[in-house]
Amino acid sequence: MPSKTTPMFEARAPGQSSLSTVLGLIHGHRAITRSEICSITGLSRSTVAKLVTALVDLGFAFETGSEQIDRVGRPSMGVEASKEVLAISVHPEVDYLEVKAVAFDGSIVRSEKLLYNEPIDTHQAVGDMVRVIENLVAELQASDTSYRILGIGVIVPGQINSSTGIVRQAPHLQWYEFPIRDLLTQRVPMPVFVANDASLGCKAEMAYGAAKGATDVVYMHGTSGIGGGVFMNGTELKGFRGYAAELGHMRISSGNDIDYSGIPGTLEALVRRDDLEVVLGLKNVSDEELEEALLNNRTPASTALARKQLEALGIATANLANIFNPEVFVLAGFLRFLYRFDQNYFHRVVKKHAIPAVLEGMQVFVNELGANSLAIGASELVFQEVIADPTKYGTRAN
Amino acid sequence: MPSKTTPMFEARAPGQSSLSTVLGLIHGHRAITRSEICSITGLSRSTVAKLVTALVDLGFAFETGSEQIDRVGRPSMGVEASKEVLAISVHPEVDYLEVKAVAFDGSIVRSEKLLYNEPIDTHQAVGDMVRVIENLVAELQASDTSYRILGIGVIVPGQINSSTGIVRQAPHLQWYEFPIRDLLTQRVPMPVFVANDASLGCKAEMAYGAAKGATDVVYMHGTSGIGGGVFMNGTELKGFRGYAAELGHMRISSGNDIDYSGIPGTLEALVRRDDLEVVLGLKNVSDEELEEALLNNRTPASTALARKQLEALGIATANLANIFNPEVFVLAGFLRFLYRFDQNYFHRVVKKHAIPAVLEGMQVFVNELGANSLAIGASELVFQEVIADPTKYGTRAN
DNA sequence: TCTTGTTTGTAGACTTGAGAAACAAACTAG
DNA sequence: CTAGTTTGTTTCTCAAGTCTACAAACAAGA
Repeated sequence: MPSKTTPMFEARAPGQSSLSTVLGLIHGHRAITRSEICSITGLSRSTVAKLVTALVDLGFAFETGSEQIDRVGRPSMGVEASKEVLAISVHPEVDYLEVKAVAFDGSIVRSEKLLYNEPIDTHQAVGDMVRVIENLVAELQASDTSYRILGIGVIVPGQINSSTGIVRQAPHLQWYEFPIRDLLTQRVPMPVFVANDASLGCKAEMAYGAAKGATDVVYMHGTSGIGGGVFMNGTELKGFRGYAAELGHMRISSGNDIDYSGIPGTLEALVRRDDLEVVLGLKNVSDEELEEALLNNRTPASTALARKQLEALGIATANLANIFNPEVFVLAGFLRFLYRFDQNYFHRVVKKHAIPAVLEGMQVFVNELGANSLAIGASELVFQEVIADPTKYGTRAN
Repeated sequence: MPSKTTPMFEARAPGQSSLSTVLGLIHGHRAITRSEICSITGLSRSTVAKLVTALVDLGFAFETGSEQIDRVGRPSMGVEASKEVLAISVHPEVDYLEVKAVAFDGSIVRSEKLLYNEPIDTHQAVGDMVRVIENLVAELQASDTSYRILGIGVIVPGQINSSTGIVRQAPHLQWYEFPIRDLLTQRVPMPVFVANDASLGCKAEMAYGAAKGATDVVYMHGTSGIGGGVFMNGTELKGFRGYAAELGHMRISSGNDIDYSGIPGTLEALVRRDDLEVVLGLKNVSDEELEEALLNNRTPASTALARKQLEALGIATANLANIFNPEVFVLAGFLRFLYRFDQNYFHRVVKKHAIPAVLEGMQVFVNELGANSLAIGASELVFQEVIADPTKYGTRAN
């Protein structure tokens, strides 16, 4: 047996510290009581007291008077996530750039949007991002509240290597091999994280939306293409290099239509938002308008197309159910109203193509969170890092 | 690309005690030195010393003299996994029942096989298992070595709910809703674990075989049907109810051929061992014979069929690559020689249907472990449990 | 052979995270 | 106003692991 040493181990303390656990709970619940922390974590009252005061000292939480009523016994003290600890979300799209400031308790503190008439190149994109971020930061620092901004989360509609922070390809933006993280880090004095839009949408729905409380979730997001996010056992499916969950490129038919990546017979080639617009006589309309038209102006042609797309979506869903056996399946973007067009038909298709056992207890939902979903997901990139090492990001280095 | 460190088995789950971590390392490496444990875990020499002596006291390991040569400095002491701590693997198949005793160091200590001429029902199956196990145990206890048998791992070619230990369906054995774990537990005084054969094969290949050191692995096993096992980030993909990784039922074509579960156009319906036997004029031959015939007696008909199957397999592989972005892809069972029939063709198909990024660095291997692969995987079910709580299963309750 | 430098094992003091017990505080229900 | 319940607080203790100093075992060179 070759007993070759494999050095360079991520040198972190063995095990998750309780400080992180408790901070994660406070962040997840936004507001929680000490006794709830005790019962959830199994820690003793004494330790919880120590940890909570430590987190308050670090500026991540504050204690509130007891709010509980109508219960026997001394009321437990409330702990709430700080509203002054912030993350900034940056969301570049084809026709706009949106930047938001998200607080540690999940609330949106500030929001700015820059509209574009024509596509912009990567160079201009970075410039705009920096400018808008700096504006926002200046605005926040000028306010009465003493905000602390801990990092930036960038939402990219495309393929990301999350460890290097390079956008491999974002076809709609025409970005290829674009090292967005490093370019931003050079010009903004904060840690920057980059992730795929669908992955962030999934994260947000799991934290505060349709998949709340679920640990095994498959999320599909339909915009121009179809993106996916998968969480299994509470952790994100990232794969070896971080490109996992490319669900839109799953081949489900022998057809020859190709998708954005030139692959034939895929889900993305069969379920297309553009086709829905065309059959309804629309062009470049918002999701709201498209939903309205699809659901309320049913024609034989639109019904036939929607059915065809629902069948493909159903087969894909069944495949993913067989593969992942998820607890919750979330449909977002235009898949949301494609599903609503004929839920029963969709479920019949799924049932036909999936093993009965994997459908037991599986629930299909549409996304619940609206416009702020991605921003919250992006803030989560930053906050999860903070939660993993609270002392590093706290006010008192101690 | 320099490979990252290989924590072998789940090196550090939250709340994982260092005792478990070190025991996992010893088990995974079979033999290791104290200083290697230090550098891998990041623990100090003093702690490692304490932990190792504790594990020796518990009977899981023994220390050997230093074997290292040609290196400056005091040689480090070796630690080896015990050869007396055993798990029993039980493998029922259509035409046989195989029971083996696997030691904590991965070696096979005993092996018994019962042949069947005709299929047996569940009742008889349990009876036979108990009988063979009891025989084996008696034999072991009669030997000079003082073996300690810690548990039983059952390998089932079908769908398992691993938490309840119920076989949902094993079509080839004709088992349906069969509570095998509870029935065995009632009659054998040891903890019993049940798992799917492909899952165990994957586990074994990751521990000692083709996927050694990899953390993100997709494994496909072709017997009568096609089973799958997936490990992501070092942990098994189980899904909500434990039915994940049913890879054979993935629909990849619009065809109408149905598979064992009645689902049309699936991988399992397109890639069939039976069809290969037929085209080669064989019937009920072993894998070795089929491999020999397929690779060496190539006819136009067999080539056409193999190509057709390879194309389906390639599409499925590409889908799974898009979904999981694995580091290693392992093909086992008859897929092993189907792949070898024309590797280049297979890779061309994969390349055509996968996103380029997910293929970067992805390696396709055939299984390396032979006959003992599943037994080792089954022993792992028991040993992982032991590793999770060493004091519970040690000789000295302390 | 002896010395030097390197790496590892060992023993004891120290640090830190967390639990246990005892008591005080704040509530409900009579 | 009392009894019972639940939570906060304080102090003591334990256990896991680190740190330091020193001894032991090796290679390489003088």
